Amino acid sequence: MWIQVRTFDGKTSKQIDGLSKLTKIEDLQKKLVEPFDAPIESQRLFYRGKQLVNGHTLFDYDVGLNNIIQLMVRKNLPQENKTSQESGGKADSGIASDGSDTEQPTSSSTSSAIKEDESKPSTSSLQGLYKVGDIIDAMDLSVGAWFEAEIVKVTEQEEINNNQEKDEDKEEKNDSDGENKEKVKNDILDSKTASNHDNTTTSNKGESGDINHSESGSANNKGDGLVYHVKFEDYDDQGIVQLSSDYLRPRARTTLNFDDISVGDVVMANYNCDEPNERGFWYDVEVTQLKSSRTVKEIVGNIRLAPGVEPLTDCRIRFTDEIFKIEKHGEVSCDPKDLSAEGSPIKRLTQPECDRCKDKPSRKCKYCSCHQCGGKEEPDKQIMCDECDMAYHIYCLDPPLSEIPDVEEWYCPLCKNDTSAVVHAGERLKGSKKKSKMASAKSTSSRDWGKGMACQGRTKVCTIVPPNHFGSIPGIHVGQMWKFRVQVSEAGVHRPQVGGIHGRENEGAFSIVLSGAFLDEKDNGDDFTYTGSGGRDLSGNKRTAEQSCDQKLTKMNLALARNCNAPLDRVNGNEAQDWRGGKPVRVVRNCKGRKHSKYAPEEGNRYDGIFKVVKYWPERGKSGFLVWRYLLRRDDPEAAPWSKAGKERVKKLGLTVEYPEGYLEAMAAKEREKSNSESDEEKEKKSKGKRKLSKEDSSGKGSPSAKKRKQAISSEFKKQIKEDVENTKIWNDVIEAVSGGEKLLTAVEEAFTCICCQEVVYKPITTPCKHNVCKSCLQRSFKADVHSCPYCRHELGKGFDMTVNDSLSKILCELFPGYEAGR
DNA sequence: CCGTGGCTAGCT
DNA sequence: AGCTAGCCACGG
Repeated sequence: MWIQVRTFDGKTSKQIDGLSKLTKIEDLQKKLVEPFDAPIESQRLFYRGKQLVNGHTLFDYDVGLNNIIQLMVRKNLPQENKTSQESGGKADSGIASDGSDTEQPTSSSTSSAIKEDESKPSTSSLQGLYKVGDIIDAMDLSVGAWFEAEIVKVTEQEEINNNQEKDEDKEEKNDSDGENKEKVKNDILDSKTASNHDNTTTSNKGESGDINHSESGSANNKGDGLVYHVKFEDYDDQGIVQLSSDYLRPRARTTLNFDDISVGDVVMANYNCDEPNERGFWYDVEVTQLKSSRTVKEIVGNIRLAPGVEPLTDCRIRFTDEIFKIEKHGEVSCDPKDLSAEGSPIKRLTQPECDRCKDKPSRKCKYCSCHQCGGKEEPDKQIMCDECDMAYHIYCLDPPLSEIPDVEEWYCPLCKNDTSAVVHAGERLKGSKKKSKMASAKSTSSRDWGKGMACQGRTKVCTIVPPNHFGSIPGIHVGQMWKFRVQVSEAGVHRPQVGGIHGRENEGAFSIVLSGAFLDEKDNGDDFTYTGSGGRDLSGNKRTAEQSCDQKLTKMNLALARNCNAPLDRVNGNEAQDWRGGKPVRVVRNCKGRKHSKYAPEEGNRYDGIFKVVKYWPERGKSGFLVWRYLLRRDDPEAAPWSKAGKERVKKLGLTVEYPEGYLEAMAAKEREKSNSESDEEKEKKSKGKRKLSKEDSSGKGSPSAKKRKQAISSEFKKQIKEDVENTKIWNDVIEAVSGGEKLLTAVEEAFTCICCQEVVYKPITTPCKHNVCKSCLQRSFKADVHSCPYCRHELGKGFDMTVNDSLSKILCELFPGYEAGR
């Protein structure tokens, strides 16, 4: 298996090969040291809002093929000015420090001045930049974002033993069994805030704050030298975080007009690192670009993240009318009294706590409110499950409770039964019920798995047609090929990853795969016999077995029989008079059938088009047991891949076996690995053998390591293109792209994507300015009284003649059969 | 090389 | 939730 690892700033992304599902996090980290130049201690890995913790496997975190793991590399914080003299000297000599004043609320001169004052013993009341009760903004060091907070205490030194930590110590000592579990939980909560993935658990700020504090202890010792104990607003938790004045500043109160912002300014804006289109946290942003038109205002900038983390560059700020000025200490008041005189301080909007209901009070939500009724009323009568964190009205429970029970831990009905899933120290992350039932969890076998494609699971789902769709799939060509069954499933051609027939008992069969399992089947290309499934005893965790009983006309066998255009006969089968009238079946041939059929593809799986069931009947198979047989016959307008016309078409469209994304790279890496680990002698032997092999490769037959061959455009197709006189230039670009190695279909899709609907232009109108738009899209524009080209705003005029470009339309319909479906 | 068994995702 | 279906790679 391979995955992608991306740095937090999105700048570097690397494919990591040679993983299995059982690869441990620590082993993954080892593989990251070199490519990211990041020692293990500096790595923090996140996936789906969870921090990946040593001891667990990729499978535990549901990391799948080609998924993206985020890597945060913690750099050492830059060395601080060691003495106040040094910083004072700098200020005196008038040399500006690197950091501009706007980003650091404390200018170095003030801070040194205060330090000097302080050096005289003055313990009674600490004189710092802020005082207890001040309303400020404070940074959560794990995220680098600013949150509304209040100062509750000021001390000279960090207080190591605050109550919370004491409590935790106790817990850990008393409950050694729960220790690890708790640790994992804490880590995850921490990462949730840190990676900004989590939308709901903001209430755990206290805990994460503690961790921040311990992680960045050194960062706390600068600023004005005092330690501020800060309570974040909006957090139910009583967690107090200790911060230096560097991470505090007066509460933001001035919203900036777009016109008052210029490039180079540092302002505070809302941004969501994971979902840039969603609301997120409040960060400092260095504005790098401003775009303004009548309709759009765009701000692009570099987001400053946690200390020591590289900023995120070129981020588009979505909420451009909520830009705040960064207030400097001393220029404005932090006193709550003054602030209330100014009018209540502006409350900034952050991400809604609940992503499902967006915190709308009127909306019922079973995820942030009562999991039973969804109601938000009477929060004081809601009790939270200590396992799943879902809330329940005490009166919604069965049986209802009259009051909140006075117990240490409470589990909801859904979690309570499931004691088997409770995590014990050092065990799996979360005993998901499904996983606990899987063989790997129970059996003692230590079999590694997940390196290959057998058990990967899909990475995409076909949504252009429903799963019970009969007939061809828009955009899928006869002759299209995939290396693995899982890809055939992703394409929507044959959805089960395993299993020969896809269908429903009452509806019929949608697709089948011929994989040559039955030797007594006949394959003549345009028609073939097919055998039903079942009749095997698969007990004892077997995958396949000799036939040991009769097949029945149920399930998939029944489904396929229903495709036949004849009344159902469950005993004798039946034959269609008008066979073409039956329901269409998509047929895929697998290369395994090659032993017995010359129509099977050489490699992988090939879509051969639509077939119909001519007849079906029960028969004694080779095994002596009853099997159901089906006769299928081809009924597809597109030429069969083995016919002359079909072969030409395959060539023209450049159809070759498709591999999963990253597969070829992973295979190449594997090869390299192999040859590296071999001794020189062996290497030489192998390379001799390989040289031979590679000759075969270059002669063409789709070996995975073979390079993509350049595709020639057939003269017939060139002729067709020529007819589309209005788009000569675009077609020339396409030809160039194809000769540069791009696939024809991809190139055409790119060149003829409608700017309005972002799909291949349907019923294309070619404008005088030589742009192509869907007729319906252009009509919509005209309806809205906009009579210009959607691309370039060239005025077309109200009476513009919308004649479809037939030559182009014809070509596109041929290249993308069925693409008009649903338009 | 080939028997065996890890899995996923479909339907029921 | 359980059953079904091979896929395809692990490992002897």
